[in-house]
Amino acid sequence: MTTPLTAHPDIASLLEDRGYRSTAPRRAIISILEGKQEGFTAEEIGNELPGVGRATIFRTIKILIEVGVICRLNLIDGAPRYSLSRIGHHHHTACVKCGNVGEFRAATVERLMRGLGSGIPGEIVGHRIEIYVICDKCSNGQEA
Amino acid sequence: MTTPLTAHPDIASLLEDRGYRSTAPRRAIISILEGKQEGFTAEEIGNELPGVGRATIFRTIKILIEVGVICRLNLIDGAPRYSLSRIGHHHHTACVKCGNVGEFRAATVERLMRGLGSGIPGEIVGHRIEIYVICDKCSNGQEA
DNA sequence: TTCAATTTGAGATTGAGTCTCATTAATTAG
DNA sequence: CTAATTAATGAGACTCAATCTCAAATTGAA
Repeated sequence: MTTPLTAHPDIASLLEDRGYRSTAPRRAIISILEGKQEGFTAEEIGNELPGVGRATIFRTIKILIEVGVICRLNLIDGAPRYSLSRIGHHHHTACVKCGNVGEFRAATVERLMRGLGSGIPGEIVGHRIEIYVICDKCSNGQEA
Repeated sequence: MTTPLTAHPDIASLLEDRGYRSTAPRRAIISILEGKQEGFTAEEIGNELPGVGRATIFRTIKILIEVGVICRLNLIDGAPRYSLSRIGHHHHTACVKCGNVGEFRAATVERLMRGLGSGIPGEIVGHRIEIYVICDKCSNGQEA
């Protein structure tokens, strides 16, 4: 019994269960992801894996989103960022200065969402909540 | 006393108050916007104004977001869309099939957001909520 | 008018992401 | 263990949203 680094004890076998092959590029991407404490960009992953093609980075990211291992969010200016899902259903905080991303989960949010349906036309199939903050690092250190 | 088409009786003077000049391209863009009942893309505006350069469309959109006349949101796949702000602070619904955008406001949402602060590190400076739906048109008509 | 400051359009450039397609790697069958 | 089948890869062209540059045109103020 190994200590899981994320909510997903073994991302690779998660993919295999879905019929995806376990390949060297995918394993490399996954192991980089597991070290990420904050949000990251696709480019960042690419830079750390010069041997892996851009298309493969994006293809793998897409698969990982599909299986729920990571998710995509937007900074306040719309810039995309990805983040490891450590907990099941959650939402994100993003610092408006440095772009660092965090996760949070609040039962109240979900309760609210369920209650909201009546006021909204159509069938609700999902939601996305981003909370923009000035993180402690940025408000103390006054860094870029 | 004219009938305002939006929450902003006169978008042009709103811009002038901020020191922006009233130019023909800006007036043209604004008058197109005022007719939009649903979300729109920058390209769409550009197509309706062949004489206006792309850069000007985007520059104007940026200004209008800054003064709060329109806002930018993302469809479920991340595709950008703009939408006129008819009511003050609000959030968006977006159909996952056709991409049509709607607005809603819910006091409960704001109350919740204020209460959420304690569980979140850093100073909250904003939030964005998108609710993804299958709109009535799409669930009835089964259209593309 | 006249003139400085702002805005514009054309087009090059960037950034994120997708697509194509020939080559390569992983499975499966034998 | 090898051959055949199928999926995945990398290179690079391409798309789409958006920004930048810069010379030319507009605007508003004097």
